[in-house]
Amino acid sequence: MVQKRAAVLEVLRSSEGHLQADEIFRRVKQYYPNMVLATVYNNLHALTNDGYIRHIKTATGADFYDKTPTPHEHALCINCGKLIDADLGDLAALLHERADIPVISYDLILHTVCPDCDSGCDENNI
Amino acid sequence: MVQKRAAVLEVLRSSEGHLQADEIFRRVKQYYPNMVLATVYNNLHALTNDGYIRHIKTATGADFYDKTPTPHEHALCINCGKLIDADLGDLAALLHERADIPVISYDLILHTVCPDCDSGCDENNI
DNA sequence: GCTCTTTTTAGAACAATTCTAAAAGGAGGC
DNA sequence: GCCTCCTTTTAGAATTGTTCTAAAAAGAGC
Repeated sequence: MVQKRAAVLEVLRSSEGHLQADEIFRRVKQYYPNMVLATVYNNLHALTNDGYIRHIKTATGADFYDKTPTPHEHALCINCGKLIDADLGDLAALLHERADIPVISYDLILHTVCPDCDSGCDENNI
Repeated sequence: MVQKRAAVLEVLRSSEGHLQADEIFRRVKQYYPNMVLATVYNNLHALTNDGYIRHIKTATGADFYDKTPTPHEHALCINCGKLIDADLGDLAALLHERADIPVISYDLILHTVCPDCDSGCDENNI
């Protein structure tokens, strides 16, 4: 594993939650100031391919990267835009069972109000 | 309802399946040769807002428009890229029930092999 | 026919990602 | 230590579907 790829992975692993490419870029740049965005994308693709991380494309165009490659669902907070994990049990099995067509895979993004935003509801009148 | 908005709706309603903006543009242009893509987008947004049609954003960046605004699921064919309808029963209720966070709404796109492509499997060795 | 609002046009802008070609870096053999 | 080959990185342009902008045109109500 080359240095900059390792740095990209390290930044992801040492962060809470899910990051977008530009945020990863910003953080890796602190260690490698000559880093370039294309390199971040190169390495994110490589890491995704190799199964170290997971790439989550949302319909709003925001792409997130997840340090946890094992299958689980995600939810986008409609208030702050953060992507958080969601537990829906073995949804894959259920979709296979209920669908009237063959299900090879699926993209699911829930929309939610995340705990941080929810706890601020009273103050913020949301 | 103005003429061009009606034309956009009519093109959608008279088409099988789900169309992308550029295809709608191509078809409406046959009746209104001075039509412009921005007008198609304007009208698709207006029709979506007014509940006449439904806008389906996929993670691959292909945006489809659906003449049926009532809730149902969709699947993208991994072979031909077509978007087809899928029946999963009342999935919304199920997601609400199973999720460990509040579910306000969700985006779901299944990946499948559509019947057209599936029936061609033998010839095409897929 | 006049005024106000909505729709349409044309074309520029946008923004995240991908591509390209060249430069740099690293590993292994000699 | 040097050479060669393959991978990684860089810099910056290109891409692409969508959105924005400002001006022109059309339509509705009076």
